[in-house]
Amino acid sequence: MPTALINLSIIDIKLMLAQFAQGLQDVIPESALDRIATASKPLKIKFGADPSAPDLHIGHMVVLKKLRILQDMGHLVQFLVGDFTAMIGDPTGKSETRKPLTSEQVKANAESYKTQVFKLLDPAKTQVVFNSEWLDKLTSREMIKLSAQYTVARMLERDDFQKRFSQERPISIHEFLYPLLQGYDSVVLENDIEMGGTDQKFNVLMGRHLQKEYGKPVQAVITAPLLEGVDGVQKMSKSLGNHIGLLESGQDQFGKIMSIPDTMILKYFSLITDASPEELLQFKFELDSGKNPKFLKEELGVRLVSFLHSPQEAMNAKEAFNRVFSQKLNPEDMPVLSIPPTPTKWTDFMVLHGMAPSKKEASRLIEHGAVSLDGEILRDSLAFFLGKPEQVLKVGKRRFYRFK
RNA sequence: GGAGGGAUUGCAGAGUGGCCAAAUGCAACAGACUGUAAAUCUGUCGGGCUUCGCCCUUCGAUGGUUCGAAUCCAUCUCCCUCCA
Repeated sequence: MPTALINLSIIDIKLMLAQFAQGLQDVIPESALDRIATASKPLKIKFGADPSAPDLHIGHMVVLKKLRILQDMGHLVQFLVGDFTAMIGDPTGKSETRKPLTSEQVKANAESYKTQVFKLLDPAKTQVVFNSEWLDKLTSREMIKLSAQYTVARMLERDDFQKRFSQERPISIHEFLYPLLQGYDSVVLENDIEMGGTDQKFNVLMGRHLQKEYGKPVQAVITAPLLEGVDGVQKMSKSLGNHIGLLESGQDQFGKIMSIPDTMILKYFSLITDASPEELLQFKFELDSGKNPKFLKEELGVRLVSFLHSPQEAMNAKEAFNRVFSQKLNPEDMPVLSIPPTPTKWTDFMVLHGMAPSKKEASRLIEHGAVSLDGEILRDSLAFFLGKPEQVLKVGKRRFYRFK
C-alpha cells in the first residue's frame, strides 16, 4: 500500500498521479501508473544523461519535474551519468569526433549536473551512478553475448538508422552498441522504470528487451514530449543555441522567454510550469480573444524564474525587462566603466571592453545608430571618445554601461 | 584491394581562370515598427586604414602554371560512396 512507502493519503496519491500523467507521451505498459501508486517499496527509476554537454536546460525540466513527483511519492531516482558511453565517441557525426573525457572532466561535469538537477530533484531520493562502473569491466565475451540479443533488422527500425540506411548514409557498427549499452545499464541497475524524452524511446525500450533476455524483471518505459527551443522550431538543445539554461540568470531566462514565438506559449506553460489543465484552457481562451501575448509570456517568465530562482528575482527580471524594452529606460544596474586616460577612438574603446569583436564590427554598430551616449546617438565611427562620468553608454538594445 | 565523389567565409550550399571577400538560405547582429528580446519590414554580416576609396588575409595543405587561380596541374592530408 502506498501509505507504507510514505505518509500520503489516497487523495494525495490520486492527485499526484494525475499530475504525473498529464502530458506524457508514452507509458509502456499502461499498468505502470498503477504500479507507481501501489508499490510497496520504492521503485528504481532511471534517468540517463550524457556528460559531454553538462549544461541542462529547461527542456530537461519536462522529465525532471515528472521525476520529482515520483520522488514525492516515495520512489528512488537513479541519475545515470553516461560517462562510458560518452567516451566511445561518435565518429560519424559530421561535426567533430567527440573527444574522450578525462575522469576529472567527468567528475566535474557530474558535480555540475548535481547542482542543476537538484534544483528540481530531491537529493535524498536521488542516487547518482556512472555507467563506466560496470561497462568498463564488460569483457568482449560479454559484449558478444549482449550483441546477440538483438537483430540488425530490428536495430534498423530506429528512425534515424532507418533514414540513414535508406539514404545510403553511413552507420558505424559502434552506433548499434549505444542502445545496447544503454539497455544493459537497466539490466545492471535492475530498474523498474526508465524515463526520457521521446527521442529516447527506442533506447529506453531496449532496456525492456534486454532485461527480459537476461531473465530480469522488465522495466516500464515512460517518455515525455520534447520541448522546442526559443526558436519554436527545433528541439531545445545547447548545440543549436536555442536553449534556456537552468543556471542562467533570472533576467536572461525571463528575456529569453519573452523571445519565444507566440505559438509556443501554451506548450511552454504545459510542459515547464505547474499550470493546471483549467489554467491552460483559460490562457488559450485569452489568447484567442485577442489578449496581448506579451502578458502571457510575462506570466510564463515569472513562473519559470520564480521556480528556478525566487519570486523576488522573477519580479525584478520582469521589471527590468519592462523598464528597458517597454519604457526604453536604462536598467537600474549596469556595469561601470572608467573613462580612458588617453584619447581613444570609440571603436577601440568598444573592442577593448568586448562590446564588439572587431573595430569593423564596432564601426558597423555605430553606423547603424546602435550606439548612444545618454540617449544621443553616435554617428561618427571615427570619432574620439568623449564620455563624461555618470553618462550612460548604450550598445544595441540591451547592453548598458555607466561611466565613473 | 579496385573504381569514383568530395573538402568553399558559423552552418547549409552556389561558384570551374579576371566582373569573387565569393550567389542564395539559415543563424547572428543592428535599425524601424510593436504596450514582446514574438511576427513583419530594412540593413549588416573576414580584418585593417588617412573609409563611400585603398590595403591585407581567406575557398583542406604544400608547391607549380599564368599578367591574373576558390577555379588549371602535381603531391599530400582527411572524408564519403560503390564494387570486392
